[in-house]
Amino acid sequence: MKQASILLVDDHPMLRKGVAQLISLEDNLKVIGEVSSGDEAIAFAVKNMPDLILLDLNMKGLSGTETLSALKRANITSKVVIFSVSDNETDILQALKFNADGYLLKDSEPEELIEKINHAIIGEFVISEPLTQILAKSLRPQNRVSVIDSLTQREVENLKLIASGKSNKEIARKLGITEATVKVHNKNLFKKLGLKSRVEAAMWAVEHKVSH
Amino acid sequence: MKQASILLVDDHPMLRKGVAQLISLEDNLKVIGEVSSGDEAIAFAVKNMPDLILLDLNMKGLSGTETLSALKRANITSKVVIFSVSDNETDILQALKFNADGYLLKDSEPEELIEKINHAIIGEFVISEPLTQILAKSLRPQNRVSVIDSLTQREVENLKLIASGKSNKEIARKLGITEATVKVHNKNLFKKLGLKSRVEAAMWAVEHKVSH
DNA sequence: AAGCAACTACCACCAAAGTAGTATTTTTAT
DNA sequence: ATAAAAATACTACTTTGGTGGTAGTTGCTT
Repeated sequence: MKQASILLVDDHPMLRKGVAQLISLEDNLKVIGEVSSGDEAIAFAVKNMPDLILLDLNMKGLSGTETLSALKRANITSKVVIFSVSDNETDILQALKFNADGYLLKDSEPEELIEKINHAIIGEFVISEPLTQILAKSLRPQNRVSVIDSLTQREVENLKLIASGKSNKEIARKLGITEATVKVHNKNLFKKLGLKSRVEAAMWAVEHKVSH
Repeated sequence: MKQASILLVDDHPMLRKGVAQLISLEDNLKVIGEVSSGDEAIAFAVKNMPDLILLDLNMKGLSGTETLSALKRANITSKVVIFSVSDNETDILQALKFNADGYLLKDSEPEELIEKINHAIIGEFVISEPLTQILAKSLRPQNRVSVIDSLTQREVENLKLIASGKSNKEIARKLGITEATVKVHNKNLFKKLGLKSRVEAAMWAVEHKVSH
């Protein structure tokens, strides 16, 4: 029977042993390597091309994210699943940005871990249960408390239209006012938001998710 | 013992019955209402304020999303969990945008459903297992194959600087070339990307994640 | 060697954007 | 009822942006 090969990357030997032990109980999985740093991980991976790499985030030397990024840049087909204690939002988002194939928490139940590992090997993206909320949250519209409230309706309208690439003339036509008035609104909203140009305004709108 | 109250919103009576039956097996949950449209859902919710609303997406009349949006706009404390057959990405994203408290698939296992419902009631965001991948995917950087490859180095540089709000003069200074040359690059890149102005260029850069 | 793409530059022109100041009307808040 | 804020408009002016055409230089490809 074909076994899936796994590389463990973590600078805590005890933890590696624990995970290795757990995996050894499964006869379709096999730990073919254990390393304690990002550099070793990369070296091992290019040589042995494991099916899956379980990668700790917090390591001395190359950070987990850097390692992930390096692995993904190299021509490596191994799935790389982050295995971390951190449920920190930016860590997760970073990992995602670098195309991790999963993000599992170290305090997962053993059965869950094994199950998710199996899923990851067949190409599914896996993530620990408690993190789904964080993922979801980061997709949500920002809680707006901000300076946007200092803008008048018309100014917000103008801002949105600027961000949609409209010229002053087009905005004027759309709002049924003169171009002169549009300019007034622009000037005021630029001042309120501390912007120098409509391009900056457009970018501001994007950042603050103000758009049609 | 305190029971959590649930409102079912779905235009298929049979399905409602099935879910109601399932829920009735749990003694900490209680279905206090079943309705078949968004309007009824809103009316019921404001009057009886259930702890949880299970909301179908595909309904006649008010769509699920509209209902969700209306519920969230009203001063309603009920958790609203989408209960749908659709694993369509845009549906999920839309629901998220309107701050749904969860998104469950109708073909979930009964036990999973009950478990997730319980989690949702205590305020956790819940989502059916198979959808985590979709969530994750939508957070990832876009697969770039695109037109950006048709741009020259200089054009890309210009584009990035435009997107950072720089004027032509500033770009010229930064790149050590004349403003005239900057304009040439702009003109060419606008043409290649089919853009009318630097604002559109900035927005294009955002969409295609081309930035410094 | 000829050809091509990229980068540079300049000119001339016109359109668009932005600034300042003044002023009227409408809406909103006190 | 009165004051303040918002929306509208205009003039006049300066700066910035965008288009068209021409052209020289470099480096790579065939």
